[in-house]
Amino acid sequence: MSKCESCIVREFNSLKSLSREELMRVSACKTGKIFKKGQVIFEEGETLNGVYCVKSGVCKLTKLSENGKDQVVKLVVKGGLLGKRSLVTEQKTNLSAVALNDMEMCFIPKSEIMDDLNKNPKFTMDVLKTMAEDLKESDQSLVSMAQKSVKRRMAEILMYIHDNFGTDDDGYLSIVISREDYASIVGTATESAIRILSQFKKEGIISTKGKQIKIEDYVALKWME
Amino acid sequence: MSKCESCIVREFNSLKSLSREELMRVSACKTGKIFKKGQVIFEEGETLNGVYCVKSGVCKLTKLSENGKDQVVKLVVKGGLLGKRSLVTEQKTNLSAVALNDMEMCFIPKSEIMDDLNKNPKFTMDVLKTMAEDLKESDQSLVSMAQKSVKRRMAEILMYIHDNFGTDDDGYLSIVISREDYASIVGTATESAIRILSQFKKEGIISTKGKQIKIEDYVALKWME
DNA sequence: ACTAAAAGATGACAAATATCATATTTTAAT
DNA sequence: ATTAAAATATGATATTTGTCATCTTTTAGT
Repeated sequence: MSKCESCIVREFNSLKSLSREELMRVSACKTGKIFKKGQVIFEEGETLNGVYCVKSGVCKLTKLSENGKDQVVKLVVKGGLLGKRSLVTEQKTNLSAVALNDMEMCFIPKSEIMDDLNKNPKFTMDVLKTMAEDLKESDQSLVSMAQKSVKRRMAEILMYIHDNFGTDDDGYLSIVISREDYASIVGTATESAIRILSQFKKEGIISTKGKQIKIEDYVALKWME
Repeated sequence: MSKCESCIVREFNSLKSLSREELMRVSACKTGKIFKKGQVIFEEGETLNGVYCVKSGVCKLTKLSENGKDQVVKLVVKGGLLGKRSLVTEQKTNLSAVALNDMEMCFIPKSEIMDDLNKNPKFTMDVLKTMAEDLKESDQSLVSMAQKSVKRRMAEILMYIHDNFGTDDDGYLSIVISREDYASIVGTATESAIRILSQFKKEGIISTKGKQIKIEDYVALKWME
């Protein structure tokens, strides 16, 4: 297993603010974990005793609603840190994490990283900034949910995935998820999600190959009422 | 104007983590501000050059949606700190703040408090914890918006206000806001908000006196489908 | 106290979305 | 390669919510 000091993923998250010495200490105690597609990384209400650093793959953070449906709150890819909030507040996690495809992760025990959080102000500030950014995003999503149509939200998530996670060589969105997941992200019934994607396809705004989606007309998504 | 060191409000927010010396320094440079009901404290996109500490009154934090409607993201009362996120990220504010009734606030310039944020780990950790809590709440709201009916959300906001901000001696919710604001909180049309509150009234779940609302049957709200 | 303006209330109708049923296609396991 | 299970697709219909119009009540300013 590679060392944190030389791990490129770290550049994408708060761990970049740790000193060389701190990183070596973290590296020494971290453990590598592999999760298969569909596997649960942790579940709402669990006590986490560390954080996960995503090396490859994608996972969804979800929260169970009282109606029994899961709502996707955030998608996390390479560089993401899972369990930050629980680490900071020392509460049980309020979200579940499920792998959307095969994932490689590093697990860093709480005991080790907690010290850094308390003693390295640069690290703390960086975690704080990330959290502030998460909050901004969450508020933004809240407004979308409250004020925009399902169609508009679907257009936005397609653009979001396109802009943040990119496409493969053929132009297909590099994150491939089920219609059910799309429904769970935009907060609608699976049938409605399917219907809207079908409609986009008919209108030539997207095209599909199996579960893969390619955006054919980004501008149409952008200007969709 | 009273001094921060002896201000009771501070106990409710992160300022409690400042040392006596730091507090005195903050106290020396803070300015008192009064806002009248309806007055804008700051607007989305503004550069804030400090944070506001709420001494009395209530304000709403809102975000403008593309459809032209404001969405209330959070209600802030005594002890709340406005502008935390902007302080941390050094970005323009992503929310607007509007007084819902007459408010007394203290304004603390960024220059002064920024130092503490960088140098007092206890303070930084406290701000971080508050932010983590805000994030949890925001995610929670997101799920409500996405998965629950307008009626259910209305029931929840009534309970939320009851539980978090309390009632006056006659049992009326101590926060008094317009139906339009209720609509903007639950993310619906004003008419729908009015209709639902009327329905609650008919069913004896709430009673009203002018704009004041009293919860008559908390359990009914709790179990509302 | 009077009056204009704002807020609240309600009906009628339109639009968006959910639900249920069922058919088809794709995926994954043997 | 075959087949069962899962995912996708689509129609019919019900439910929820939004919009527009109009009326009544409350609030705030002179």
